[in-house]
Amino acid sequence: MRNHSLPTLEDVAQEARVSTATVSRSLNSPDSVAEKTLLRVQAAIRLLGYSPNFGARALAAKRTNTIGAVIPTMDNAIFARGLQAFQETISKNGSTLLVASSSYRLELEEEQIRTLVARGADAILLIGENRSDDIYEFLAKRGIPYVLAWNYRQNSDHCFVGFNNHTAAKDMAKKVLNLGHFKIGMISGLTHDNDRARDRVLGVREALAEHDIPAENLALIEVPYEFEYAGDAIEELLANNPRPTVVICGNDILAVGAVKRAKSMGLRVPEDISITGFDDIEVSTIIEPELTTVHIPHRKMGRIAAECLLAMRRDGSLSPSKELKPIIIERGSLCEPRK
Amino acid sequence: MRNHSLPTLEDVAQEARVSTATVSRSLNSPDSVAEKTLLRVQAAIRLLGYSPNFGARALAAKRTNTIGAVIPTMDNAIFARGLQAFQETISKNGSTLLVASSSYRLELEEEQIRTLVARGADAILLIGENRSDDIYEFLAKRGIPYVLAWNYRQNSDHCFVGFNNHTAAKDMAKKVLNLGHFKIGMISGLTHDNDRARDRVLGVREALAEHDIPAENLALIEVPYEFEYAGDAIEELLANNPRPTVVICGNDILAVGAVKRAKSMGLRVPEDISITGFDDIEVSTIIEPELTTVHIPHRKMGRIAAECLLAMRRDGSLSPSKELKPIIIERGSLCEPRK
DNA sequence: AAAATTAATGTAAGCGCTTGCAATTGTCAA
DNA sequence: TTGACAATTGCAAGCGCTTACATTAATTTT
Repeated sequence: MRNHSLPTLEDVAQEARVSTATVSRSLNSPDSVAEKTLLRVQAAIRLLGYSPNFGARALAAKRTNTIGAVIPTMDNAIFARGLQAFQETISKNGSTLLVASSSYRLELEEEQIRTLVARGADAILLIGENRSDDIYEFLAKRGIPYVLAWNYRQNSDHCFVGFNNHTAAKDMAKKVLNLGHFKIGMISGLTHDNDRARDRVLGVREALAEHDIPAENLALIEVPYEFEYAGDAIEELLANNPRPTVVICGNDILAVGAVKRAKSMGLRVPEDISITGFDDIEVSTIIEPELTTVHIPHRKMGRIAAECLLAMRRDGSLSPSKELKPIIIERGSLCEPRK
Repeated sequence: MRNHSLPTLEDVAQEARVSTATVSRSLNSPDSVAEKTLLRVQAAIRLLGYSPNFGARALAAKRTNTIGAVIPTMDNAIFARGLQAFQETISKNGSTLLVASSSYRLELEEEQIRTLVARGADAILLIGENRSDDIYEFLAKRGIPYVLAWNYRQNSDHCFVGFNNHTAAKDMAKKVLNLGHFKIGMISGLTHDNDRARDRVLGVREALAEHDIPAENLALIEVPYEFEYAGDAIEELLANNPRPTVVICGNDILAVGAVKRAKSMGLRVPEDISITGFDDIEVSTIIEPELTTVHIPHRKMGRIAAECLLAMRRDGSLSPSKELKPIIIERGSLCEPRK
């Protein structure tokens, strides 16, 4: 079935009556080849249906034009959207995307990173900061530039392209508190191995502290990233006495699950219970009431991350971090607590 | 910054006091190497932090263990979910995934396919059947196995892993007609360049014909894959006289958009207007009422597609197509028409 | 018109790995 | 002990491309 005799550079050279070097140059730096030679070469390429051998190219040129990304999962709007933009950008730049997903598991992520590097990725996109130093050393030793997205930290040796989860969550919590809520529930994603989720919890805690609200007033439940779990969680929260008047959720999926369950329990959102989200993905406007949530510019983040990575690969230097500013979108799921 | 002197096979060989051939064999067929030699080699590898050069390997071995996928977009639950399962499966098999997205554009897809092949993908996942013969010829000539997913056709030379969009849509339409609807609206995704969308429309048409309902009773609008467009579309459909009693949507996103708009127009779903979806993605249970829709086992499809591709690459033969059976999930968005 | 530049091409040495084949070592029956 | 055979290992020829350097052709300068 296979035809193992694809045309090579040499065949093209022969057909065009030039040396292989000239063909190579016609491909990689056409400006350095005389017009008519170039035309002849291109004709030969077309005639033979030639396309360069990737391995040979990578071997000789020491670069693959391949950029890797390791994300927790593709099956999740927030990464999918950002990744799509990331891909569009690097594709426009003539590179291709190699993806792997870690299923939110640290050891799997490490393995995937090593695999991507072994596969020739010459730059890598990672989500968040939370991983062993070994990996950062490994990347440094191999001279592979990387960007940490979906998070942002000042004065770091890493290049972050993302937002400050801590302050974003804190801002949302402040808005909640200013409305008069003081008995708070929170449903967070699993914080183990997840710096973003962790920072969001910390942000909420800090807001409470600044408002002199005792830490016991915050009832926190962690659940996996699935809206059914959030349903169970809110049921549990609402069983508390006194019952919280608002539930701050670590992301929109959890918020949606919480809203659904609250409604099916016969509560009105937000009159009886306010619920807030985080991310501003599509579902937040599908649920009723629409979610008051923190808007994250995922596409923009993906695009910028790609640009940083491309720049770092090109210049061999560390690109400065880029901070994106989340903004709170007020829709209908948050209001003042009932008297 | 970069350290350009990574250890090579030769360094390892020297360290372990064996030939490069033996090191290579220790890596690729450890059984053919004596126990103690193997141990020595592995120690050397660890000591030096060696990891094989991808390009060299690909060049010498003529395979990359890389599988490509070209999907319309990653930013869409139906592909994201299937792709995630696809990735998990090939990853488990020691291959990595190279992805590209075509933004639903045929000419871009062609370019992406060629790029992936040039990048060394040794098998490819494609969505649907709708593309020029040139590409199929190109893949055949290069001996690259491929699977067409998200669609299924009998007696084809291609390996399909998917479902029959035509009959799935027809089944849904039959259910609608059996309920007594005879003035039908339909909102379809863009059918240009999209065989799945087209087949769904044809399925609905065929159901009408079999129920002896004149074709004029079907009002069809095509819109891009965004729920706002579906909102505008349903508004237009509802302005017809007589007004349809049901709107069949080509996918869940459109159905959600339609439901939202209908409700905001003051109509009750399904009492005043029934609306059906297709795909059964997460949003179909988030909207209220929950969607009556066609369930597609996306994860299963992704996994099976990966298995077929791996088998084809391994055996060098064409794998038989696999048909998945969609089932209609009845939830709350479809009921009998009002008298 | 010859010399000095500059532009275009060719030559050939790798890049790091795999693998067919040859050489070596070890094992076992006779 | 020896020869036959199997199990290991080494040798070395590529795999198809890039690129530093050398060479030749085309332009410009004086």
